[in-house]
Amino acid sequence: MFAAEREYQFRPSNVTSIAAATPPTLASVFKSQPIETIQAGSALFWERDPAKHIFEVVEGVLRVVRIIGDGRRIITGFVFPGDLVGISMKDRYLYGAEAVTVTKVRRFARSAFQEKINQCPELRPKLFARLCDEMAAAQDQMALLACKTAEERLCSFLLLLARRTGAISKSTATVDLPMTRQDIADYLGLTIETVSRNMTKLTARGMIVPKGRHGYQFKIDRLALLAGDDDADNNSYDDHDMVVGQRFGRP
Amino acid sequence: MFAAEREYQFRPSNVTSIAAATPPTLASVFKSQPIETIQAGSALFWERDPAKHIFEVVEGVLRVVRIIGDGRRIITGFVFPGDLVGISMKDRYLYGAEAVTVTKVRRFARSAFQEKINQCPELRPKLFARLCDEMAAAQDQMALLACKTAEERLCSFLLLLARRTGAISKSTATVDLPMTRQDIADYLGLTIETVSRNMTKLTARGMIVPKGRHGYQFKIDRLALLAGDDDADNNSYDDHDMVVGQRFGRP
DNA sequence: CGAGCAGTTGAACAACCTCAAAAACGGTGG
DNA sequence: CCACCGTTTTTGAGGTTGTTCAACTGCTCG
Repeated sequence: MFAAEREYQFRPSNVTSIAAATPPTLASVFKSQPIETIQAGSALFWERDPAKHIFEVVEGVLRVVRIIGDGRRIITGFVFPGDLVGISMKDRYLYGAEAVTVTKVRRFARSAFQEKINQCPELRPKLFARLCDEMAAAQDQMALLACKTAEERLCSFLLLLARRTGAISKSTATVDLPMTRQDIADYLGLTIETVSRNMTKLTARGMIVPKGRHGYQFKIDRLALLAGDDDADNNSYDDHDMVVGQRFGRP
Repeated sequence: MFAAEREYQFRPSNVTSIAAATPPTLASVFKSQPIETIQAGSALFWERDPAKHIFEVVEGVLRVVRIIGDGRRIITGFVFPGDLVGISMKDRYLYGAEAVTVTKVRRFARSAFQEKINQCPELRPKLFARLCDEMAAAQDQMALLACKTAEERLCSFLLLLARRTGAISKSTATVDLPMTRQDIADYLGLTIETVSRNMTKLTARGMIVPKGRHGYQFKIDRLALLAGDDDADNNSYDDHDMVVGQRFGRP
């Protein structure tokens, strides 16, 4: 849900004495909490459950699920390690969170979390930035759902995965698709058949190359061309405090 | 963009009676700023402009616009009086804001706004709540775009307008549609023709009744039935810092 | 080996889109 | 007040993309 704070991953080793020299990060709030394991397919919480906790994903992938009316399902996002899920001001969750793979999380009571945020002024802009990142992602997704063709949606999705979880070496990305076709379809506003057909088509055209059971490999810029939003920096890494200029012509 | 703070208007008296003298609201931050007028059709700011200011809409309607790739346009939201627009942590706006009608706004420098927020601890949860509300709205919109039929989208849209701007008297709402069909189409991920046809169809069925130039009248619950998300409370007002225990089943 | 499930493929169909033209509106200037 | 023009909206006919329904493949796990 919330964009990972990549910049904090390589935090200098520093032992947690009480709020003293520790550079406070959102992750550090959860640091002391025990790790819980969620089996693949089971839910961390359901839509409309009382929103008592906030979770940090340590490992694995969650899907964020909403059901409307007559059982139609939509996945509004996937949650990756480093992300938080369950943040809200309502007293009930607006969505469910289910494990796509076996997932490890840390739990924090919402009230305690709020207190923590209020106590540490350094934390607030970070939380705020995450909300803004998530908002930006939601707008991207709206653009995808409102405008893009099935093929463009799939390419956008693969690029998203590459950015969030993929192994990238010199403009070639290798991604794993742990979620089912149904999950992908519900995320992209398509049917499983359309997802399947377009994956086949992309493979046939050599735009993506299957690697192993659920893996694919592709050239980032070639797929970016097919993703629709050829806007300058939309496909590059976020310009939060980095400026990455990797952008050539063609191979 | 940000949902109006309805919840604070009718706050029950038993809750937090902290600041007696000045109840600080987000609106009060802008109170002292001069009012600027934007002509219909012109922009308050453009996508990718340096994000120097935050605006409060006092009167009128703005549309929030994004352009992807080859000129496809999407409207991610409309901004009504009481809402804020332009909030972000990036240094450039992720979207443009254009006046649908003549619009009056108050402007506030982003840096000054941030400072204000940091100074007033009462303001922070309110800003936070707005972000969360907006996030919830974005998720609703994703569900709409991913799942709903053209007719359902239009009904949802009319209900949204009724909630935000409409005159409601005993289950009958009267709304004004100041935006063009093109705006509606770009908001709902449809074409103007589809919008037009479905409006005609709804009118023919007597589900909505034209009132004046751009106005329509309808029974809220009848339209809610057609809006797709027949979820219990989706169309009701939000239960912000109230704990409503409406939930039987069994614990 | 067979049951069960996820994924693929095919053919017919529907919803929505595209293109085109007509109609309604709103402003402007006689 | 009316005639004119540009714009927005409506209406129509035909085309496309993605859906639906159905059969088939292949994998995993008893």
